[in-house]
Amino acid sequence: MNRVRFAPSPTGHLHIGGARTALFNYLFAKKVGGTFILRIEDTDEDRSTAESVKSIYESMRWLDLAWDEGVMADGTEKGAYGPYVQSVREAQGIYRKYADQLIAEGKAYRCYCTPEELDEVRKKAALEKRPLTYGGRCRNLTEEQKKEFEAQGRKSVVRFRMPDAGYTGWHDLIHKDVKFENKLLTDFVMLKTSGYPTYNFACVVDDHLMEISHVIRGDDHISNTPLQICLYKALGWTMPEFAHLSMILGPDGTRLSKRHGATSVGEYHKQGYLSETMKNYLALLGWSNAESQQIFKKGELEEKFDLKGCQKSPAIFDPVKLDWMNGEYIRLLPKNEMLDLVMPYIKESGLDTSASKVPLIDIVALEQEKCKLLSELPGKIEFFFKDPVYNPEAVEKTLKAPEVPKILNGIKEAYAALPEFKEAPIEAATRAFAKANALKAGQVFHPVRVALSGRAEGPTLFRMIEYIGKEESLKRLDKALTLI
RNA sequence: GCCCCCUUCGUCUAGCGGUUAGGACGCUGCCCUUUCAAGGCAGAGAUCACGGGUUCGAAUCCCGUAGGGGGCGCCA
Repeated sequence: MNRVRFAPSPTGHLHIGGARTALFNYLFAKKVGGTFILRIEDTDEDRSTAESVKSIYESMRWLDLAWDEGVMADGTEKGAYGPYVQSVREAQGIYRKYADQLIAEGKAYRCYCTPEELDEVRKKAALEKRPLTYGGRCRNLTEEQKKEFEAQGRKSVVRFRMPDAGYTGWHDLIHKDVKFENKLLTDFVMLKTSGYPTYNFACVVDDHLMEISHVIRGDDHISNTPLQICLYKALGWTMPEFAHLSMILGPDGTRLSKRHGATSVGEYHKQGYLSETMKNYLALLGWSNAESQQIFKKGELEEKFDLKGCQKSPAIFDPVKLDWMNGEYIRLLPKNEMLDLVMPYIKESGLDTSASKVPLIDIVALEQEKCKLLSELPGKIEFFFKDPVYNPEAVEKTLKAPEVPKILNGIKEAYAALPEFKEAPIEAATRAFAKANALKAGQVFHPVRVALSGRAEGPTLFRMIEYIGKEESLKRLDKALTLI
């Protein structure tokens, strides 16, 4: 049975990198018919917050990355391997039990070093230009020594006793064979003085207990993997397969961070990206199929995803390509879905569309194909609902020509005389006017557009005029004449 | 400093010993067009990081070097 997990630590919003990891785990599970598990790794007592958990759930839901096991949005747990929150598991003594077992077997030991003392060890190691391996100062304490430390009021952590010689390696599903020399690895902390487990320990215990078959995570965890493998061996457990995903970097080639703009999934949502875009784009960051396919229809990624297509080298996040892709997805949207999705942005813009006689869905559809972001739409259609803001450049360029007053007056008369103010008759009347006055079509169209909308670019002209309406159009033509 | 990982157009990538090194974003030009987009077509853009091997033949295999990234916490 294939079981994978996404195990975020709730110390902030879901980031792009985390979302990509979650997505790849999800896609892998879908592809092989496995189980996708969400586990909350809140063993950082200082930084974990309930709001972060909530925010992560929200982002996962927005991205439609449904998990089969774990804590559900309503707070209940689903699955037979729970609890799925590490702080809850800690309270049940799960980690302590295995730590005690390893201590009893001599594979782990209590260490009484203070943070200050460890600092000295690190400084010394740096000074002597040798790797920091902690050195196992407390590895072989006698009972008397332990009692003395305890009498001094020292607190202890539990450290894992690393093998002194040999190598620890594995066959990574993405990186192939990776190995580390044991003597260079440190006796890492398993339990903190607080009794809480550290990441490396909790992760192994839970992955084993939850019967995780494939650990798919960022390659910033490669150096943790040998430590974890040693733990699997010490506990006599079979280890899962490992697949380490390459990192996502910012446009300048450094690790993606706030300096590069939006980094959390929630921010992209707010800016007007579709969740389908995010999934598709993120999937292509470090993964591809043999056809270099760019756009994937709903459900297609789930079918085509394969760890074999994963890239070893880091990928730079390209906001320009993201925008292109979002435009592609927006154009694919049915009119009604577009309206639903863009509604929150219209509301937020403060645009009052209630007085319009034309259904909003039709006006939105007029500019849908031109949006790269949902948030751009309100600005594109606002002149339908309120007085146009005349763009000075457009006014200068197209309304200042000598023949314009004559044109706008003539068009006004022509429109006033129209019995039916619809796209086709408006176009006919406009073209007839141009012809009658020996003007090129464009010579008339452009000033009319600017006069009615205030700008040089916009929707298809005669439909636009129809939607503005007869009365309002005549009013705006008058207004425009005063600007010349 | 030590350890590990990585290296094909500006960017995301295909490639798995013999290709005119393919696609996508972006860029340039043309077409379409009332505008802006979209779309169509064409084009520029990669001596496959560099240096050695192996081989009849290397982007593809091996070894070095350089550059980039990650890790070296009682953070995950």
